[in-house]
Amino acid sequence: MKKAIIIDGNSLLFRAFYATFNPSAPLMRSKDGTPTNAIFAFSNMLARIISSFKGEERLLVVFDTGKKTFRHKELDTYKANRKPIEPDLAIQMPIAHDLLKAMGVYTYELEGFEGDDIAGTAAKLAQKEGYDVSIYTSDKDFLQLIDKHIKINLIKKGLSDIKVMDEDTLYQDLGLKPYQIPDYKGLMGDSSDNLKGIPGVGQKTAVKLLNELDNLENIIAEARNRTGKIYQSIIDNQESGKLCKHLATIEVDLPLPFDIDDTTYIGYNFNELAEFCKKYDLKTLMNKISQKYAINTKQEKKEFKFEVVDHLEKFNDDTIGLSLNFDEKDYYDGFVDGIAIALKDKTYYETIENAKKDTYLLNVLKDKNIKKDCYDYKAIKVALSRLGIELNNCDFDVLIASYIIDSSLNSNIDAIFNFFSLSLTQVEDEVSLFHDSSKGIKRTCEIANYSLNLKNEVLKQIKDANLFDLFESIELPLANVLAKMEIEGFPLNKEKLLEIGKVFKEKQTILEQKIYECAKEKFNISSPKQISEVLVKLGVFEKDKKYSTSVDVLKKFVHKHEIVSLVLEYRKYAKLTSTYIDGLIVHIHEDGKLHPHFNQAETTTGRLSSSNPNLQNISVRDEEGKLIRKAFFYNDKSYYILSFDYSQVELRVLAAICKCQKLLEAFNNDEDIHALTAKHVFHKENITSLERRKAKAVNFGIVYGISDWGLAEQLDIPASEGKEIIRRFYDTYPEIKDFMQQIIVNAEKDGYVKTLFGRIRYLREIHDPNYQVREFAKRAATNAPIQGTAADLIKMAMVNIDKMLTENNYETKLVLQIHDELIFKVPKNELKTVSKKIKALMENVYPPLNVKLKVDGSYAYTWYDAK
DNA sequence: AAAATCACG
DNA sequence: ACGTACGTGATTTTG
Repeated sequence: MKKAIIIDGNSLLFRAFYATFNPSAPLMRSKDGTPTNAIFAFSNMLARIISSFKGEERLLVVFDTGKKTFRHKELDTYKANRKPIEPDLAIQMPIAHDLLKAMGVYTYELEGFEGDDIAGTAAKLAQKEGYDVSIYTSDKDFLQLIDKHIKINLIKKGLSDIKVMDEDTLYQDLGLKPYQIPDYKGLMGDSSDNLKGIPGVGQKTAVKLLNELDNLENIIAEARNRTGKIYQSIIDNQESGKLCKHLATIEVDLPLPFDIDDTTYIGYNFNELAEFCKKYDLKTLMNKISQKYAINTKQEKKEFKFEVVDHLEKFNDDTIGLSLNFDEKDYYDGFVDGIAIALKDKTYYETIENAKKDTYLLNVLKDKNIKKDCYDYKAIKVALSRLGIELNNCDFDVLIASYIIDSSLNSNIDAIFNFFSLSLTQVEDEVSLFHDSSKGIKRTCEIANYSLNLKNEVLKQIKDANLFDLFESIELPLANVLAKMEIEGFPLNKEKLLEIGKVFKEKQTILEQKIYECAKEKFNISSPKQISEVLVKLGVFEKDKKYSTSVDVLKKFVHKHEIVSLVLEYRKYAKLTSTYIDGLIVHIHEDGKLHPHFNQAETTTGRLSSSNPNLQNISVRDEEGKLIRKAFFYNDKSYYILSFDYSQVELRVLAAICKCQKLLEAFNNDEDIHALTAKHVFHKENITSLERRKAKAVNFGIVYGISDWGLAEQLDIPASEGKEIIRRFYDTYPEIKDFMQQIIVNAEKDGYVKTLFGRIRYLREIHDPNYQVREFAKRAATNAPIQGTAADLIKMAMVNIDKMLTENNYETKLVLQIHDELIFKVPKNELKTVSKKIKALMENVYPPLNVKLKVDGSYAYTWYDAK
């Protein structure tokens, strides 16, 4: 089917600007100081869209003129509360028009109308002419345009976070049909357009009314026959409602001076676009946009210089850039094609076979006096280790540097080099990386060369942001520690695991049969949709109501029918077998071990994550699930599994950061912290176990940015009681309340928050016009310094412990990190001495910290028993 | 590819 | 009136 793409230019530029707007860092600018961040992000998005074209696509970008529209004439306060456009964005609007011209994209704007109206008219016209229409926007008003062949690509936070909306997804999300969107807005109003709507009607009520009565006019007519506050408000404010609906309605029959065929995308003028890129210092755009759409190409491409050699000649550089031609996702046991070494003036590439024989190169890699600059040192070290090649002394890692600068970046190699204004040669897919080796080799050489040459500039950026200590003393040494952990691995006994799994599978099968009997039919129990249908049939769920079938919800229905608890039990065993038996077994290597990845540049807060497999979420809370841990042990009984965990680090960190006297005192005296909170919140000396449980929930919840409703939900108590408990909590620990308020003020002012060690988390959504998004950012703002500081602390401990173990030539090895817990492989003869030292290093990881850190430890042959 | 679910801290 | 606890990864179903 013929395709037409329509882009809401204003909306996308707006998003592009804020997605790349970093309040603490200087805005991206061209040499002459013109801001270009929105252009950069906008052009990336366009390049992506154009690169996906197969030919003959129609492409239209619509704009608002910025002048008054017919809507202003009908309501003079229309959009009157909009903040004036950011000057740095306003400057970029005309530049965007130049960009589109250079890219050969058809644009249209019309005085008196908004981009919405042009897009709406063009979309309906295109559909009539037999096109499949995709509209890109972040404006939810557009949802009314959805039709059989019109889809809305809603752009969310980042520009790459797109949700495709059609009739079905709209109904799932809002419970409405497309034509009801204006009615919906008429009822609810829209604060961003300064439309009042009908006071008293919110989303829930609006959807309910529309489901019953279809449209605003019917609702107004019916309101006269009904009593109640809402209906009175509808009658009183019907004119406002009708006006809002009218204003929210997108015009779909403007006269357009062009045909859809006129918008066919033919291509861009290479020289014109190249000139544009040069003028605005957009280095990467030319590489991102598919060359097949270049017209009049007279490109003078600077070839990247590198040489394939069979051995390395002697050199005197004290630093080299380094990169491997391998599958970076499967670096533990994937194929390695070759290695690139970047020197000051030239980059060399050797096949891995040659490298293995190149004793000079091998010594260079091993040499602790030669610094290595690279992208993802850990992956390179692990991959080389498997080939028997030793690597030492990482001095700069582009991946980690980018993560330190902004932990919200996606850890995708192309995206990260783009972030530093460099683009890598693209290989079509992973297979061709090796088949089409010339491109793969070139790309690998680029990575080595760029890593070496980026160092000074990026380190300056890191120092300017006061992040150098964190980078140099924590993250870089940690990469080496993590590499060693991944190389070492963690044992998992296949036979034992299968033996445990057999029991789970038997129970699962029995439950499956029982459930079918209960339901009197066979169905897929793993399908939430089908479960829901069955529960409706059995009268557990009310018809026509939407339910989640998650544990929290199902738990509330166990008394209604025996099937509910059977389903819950089935789910438990299904999870255990799929994720922890079958899921783990495929990751066991020939050495009888798992070699999980410890991702160092993944989380926004500074924590690590684990994958392939994830060993940070092995069951422990459920007694049967915990049995899985019996399969983790060393066959050689001269080794123990030794585990140390920080007790309540996050609460201690919170107490330390906000200098909360009562809490600090309690922690320093080893008091029961939940009981203490309970005593204060419930105002009594002798508390019940229920009261302690409630206090524990608040203690936890507070770290997450608690709400009365959230606490109530968690504890299954009325919201009013949750509210009261929180009030009492803040009365008890007033410093915590002050801290929470202050951190949000900081986040609003700076656009970021910091941990005790300066790690930054940006919260760009803190000014988002959407209430939910904004509130979420506030909770994240209070949580990040706490979770992040705890992460910093354990990372420091890991580095110190590794140093102690290495310097003393202990055989003990760090093998796992689970956020507040470290797990070691320890030979019996070292157990006593090493345990003592590890515990001390963990507890005294950062002596200036004004709270006592408590560490508990235990050891056993199996992981199950070491707890 | 996204949503739903559930395992962990 | 709004909507609702932070941070992850793996598996399964579904559009």
